[in-house]
Amino acid sequence: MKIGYACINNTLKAEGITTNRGMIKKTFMSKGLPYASELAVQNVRDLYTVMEWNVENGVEAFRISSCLFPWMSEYEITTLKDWPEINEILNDIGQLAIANNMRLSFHPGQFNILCSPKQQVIENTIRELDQHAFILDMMGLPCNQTHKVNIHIGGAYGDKDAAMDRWIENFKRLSDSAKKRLTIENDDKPNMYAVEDLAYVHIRTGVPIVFDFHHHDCHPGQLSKEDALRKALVTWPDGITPMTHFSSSRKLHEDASVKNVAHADYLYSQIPHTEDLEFDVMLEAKAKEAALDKYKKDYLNEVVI
DNA sequence: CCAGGTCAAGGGAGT
DNA sequence: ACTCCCTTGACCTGG
Repeated sequence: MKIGYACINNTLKAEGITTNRGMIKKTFMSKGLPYASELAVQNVRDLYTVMEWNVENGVEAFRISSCLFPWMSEYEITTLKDWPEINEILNDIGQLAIANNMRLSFHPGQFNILCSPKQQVIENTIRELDQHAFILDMMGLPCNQTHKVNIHIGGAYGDKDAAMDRWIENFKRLSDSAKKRLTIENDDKPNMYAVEDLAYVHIRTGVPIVFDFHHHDCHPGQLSKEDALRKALVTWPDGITPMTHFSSSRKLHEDASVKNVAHADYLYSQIPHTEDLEFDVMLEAKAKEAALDKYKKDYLNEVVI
């Protein structure tokens, strides 16, 4: 079981290492692509540093921030003035991941909705997902869900079946790379998509399901946790270890005043496992790499750094 | 120089 | 129809 953390390394952030540099619209409008390129190249350089830290610290899976290229839906990243350097570093990052057997992934945000009734939203989503997949391509990573681009289905619009059919139709328009890398995740809200819903999309598209334990607790649908987990795990192709998300409830363990869906800083229980099915885990905890270390100390009896 | 108001994008829930 | 929330950090301005 590989275990990883998401997007931000707080240890390095304290030293000014960040992969999140961005800008508001007004700044993008005035400074344009040259400035976007400057931010992107700094982000990519720092991502390499984070990757070195990950290797040194035995991190087995890492989610890359979707803010790596600011405003990337507005341009082709190959046209940035710093593209030659960026391209080289992206390739180095991929080599580091491959050499160390580390899984990389993206989790594009809430605005990526393939089932939207609005055409413009679909166009934006396709562009954004293709771009994410392209970055992984430029890293030289194998074109499958080992290095995935994970999203939610999106809205339900009062008719999940119709929405899923739209999702399936629009999925066909993605780039070959995006199609091969895409995964779908169960939602935490009662009227949204549980594993049993996603299973329909999987059957029609082959897209594997990322099982989020915490989301299942918030919105289990009709399946028990073990049944839902198993149903998700078997959607993954032979030879690719399924990925899952695991986190603890902030409300239950750290702050009773917040909503149940909020993530805790750390993990307060051990990741469940099955007798027969293997899977990897992306931890979603606000303390990031510190939460991963603590998890290993608390539950894996490993001595960490 | 820094604190805090504000920020591209969608959708759902509550009023 | 409208506001707030999700979830979150970082940008950027005004004091």
